[in-house]
Amino acid sequence: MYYCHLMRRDTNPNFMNGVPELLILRLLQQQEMYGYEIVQAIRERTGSVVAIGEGVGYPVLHGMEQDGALKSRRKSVNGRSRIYYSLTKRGARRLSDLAEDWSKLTVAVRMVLAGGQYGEAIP
Amino acid sequence: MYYCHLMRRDTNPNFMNGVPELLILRLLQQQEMYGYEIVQAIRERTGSVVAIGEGVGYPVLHGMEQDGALKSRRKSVNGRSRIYYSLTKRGARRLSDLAEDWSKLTVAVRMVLAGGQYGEAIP
DNA sequence: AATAATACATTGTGGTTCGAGGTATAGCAA
DNA sequence: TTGCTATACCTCGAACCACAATGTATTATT
Repeated sequence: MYYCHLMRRDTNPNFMNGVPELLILRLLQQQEMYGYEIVQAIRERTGSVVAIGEGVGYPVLHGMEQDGALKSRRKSVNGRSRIYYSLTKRGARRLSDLAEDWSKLTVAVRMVLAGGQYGEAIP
Repeated sequence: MYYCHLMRRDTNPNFMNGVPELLILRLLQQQEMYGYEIVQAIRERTGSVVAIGEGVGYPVLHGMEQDGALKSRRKSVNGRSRIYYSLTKRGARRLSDLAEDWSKLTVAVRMVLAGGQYGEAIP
């Protein structure tokens, strides 16, 4: 088996830790969705800047359901079996926590990138 | 050996992948610094929102030096031996790449959080 | 009949953060 | 002296997570 170590990872930038979970929670807050749909929605809404694969999406969904952040129900549409997910109260709480963490982090990073100190006015 | 599995990770939010590298590169672009100083500077400038440990900082510095993004020189100050790092041309390139990735990602995430589509006007 | 799109899923790998240690010097206070 | 704190370097193992590759099966299209 040969691996190409020079192959560029032209998929997602290296800052993706936690981002799939955050985005999925946000989408499910707006409406009930199923896994395959979620993955595509993220690709579309971010202009392919964020393009998570199904190998990322499904484990995240399963994990969040096990944590009680999501609940699911089977539904047959056009003879296709889909698993629709929606937020629980705990999931909503998780979303607001993550969104706040994300917000704080981006402010903090922007400050360093701008060369200022946290708390200063944004130029 | 006992591990406390209930201990909360109240340090950094879960979005830290790649952030240490980005911040370190940016600080070193402004001025020559040494490892211990960098770790503290990040803590201060981000108001402890980002608080990377030395166990993160040093490996990142070593890795970037091996990649040719940083160069180092020893310096004795007050009888203390410090290793000062500064950016190479490759490091500057790496910084601008990462900064652009970060920028794109934050825009994309903000779009999903706001419920819009990439490319729409920001409300 | 063959291919693409839909829809679910698992597995192995690699990279990265993180905490917990370890070493050593300098400065200060009890 | 003794101890403590701050400085300054470092390593290691565990845990986590995104990612690609791969697999299965059904429906729609060509």
